[in-house]
Amino acid sequence: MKPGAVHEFFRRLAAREPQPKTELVFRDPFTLLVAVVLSAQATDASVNRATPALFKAAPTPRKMAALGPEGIEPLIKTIGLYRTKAKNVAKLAQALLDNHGGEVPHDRDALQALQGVGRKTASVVLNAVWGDPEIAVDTHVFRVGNRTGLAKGKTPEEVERKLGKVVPAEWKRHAHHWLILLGRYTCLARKPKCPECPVADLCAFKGKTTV
DNA sequence: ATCCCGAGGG
DNA sequence: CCCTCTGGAT
Repeated sequence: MKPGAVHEFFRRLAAREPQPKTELVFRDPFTLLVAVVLSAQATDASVNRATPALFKAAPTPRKMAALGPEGIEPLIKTIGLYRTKAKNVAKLAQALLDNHGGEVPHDRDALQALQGVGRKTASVVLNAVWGDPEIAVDTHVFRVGNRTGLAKGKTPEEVERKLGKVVPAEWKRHAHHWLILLGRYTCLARKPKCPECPVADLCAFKGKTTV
């Protein structure tokens, strides 16, 4: 996709929903990090429903670690994968205490060393907390990037690197979420709704059937 | 490649 | 009822 088209692509997404309602609202790095870990393979709605109770009981790494997996589980039962996630979050909180003075590290490798934190989660946190230029690549962003021609790549790392180069700096804060929304509601995996897509005319896909 | 695991939608 | 879902670890 040509630079001019890329700019227009994001200009339209920005115009459609400047501040996405479904973005996670947490400011505090710790609660944001935990919320992002919990959101893996779960809908926004379940995370939003479950987290208030969890963060009331354990707003800090110290209290979260003290709660332990057994204490955390019942608070996040309505999220899928709750057993794994409770275990991860407890371990993660303990690691923050042991290795990072109870603070969320501003460092990709340190983040990814935490239990339950992979590349995508680390990128979301780096971007949301510190405004780093990372643009997280999940399944939606991967598909949209490849289909549209915005950022083609065989691996999420490649797609992320290309997005980092191509997305105008002014929009990096929200680019991840805009692409997710586009993928979730319009650029569907099985049957993309090209006729109602705001960037169809800029897209390389043109109603093909793969990727 | 497979498991985790409930919620929500078709 | 059957399928998918804003990953990560093994």
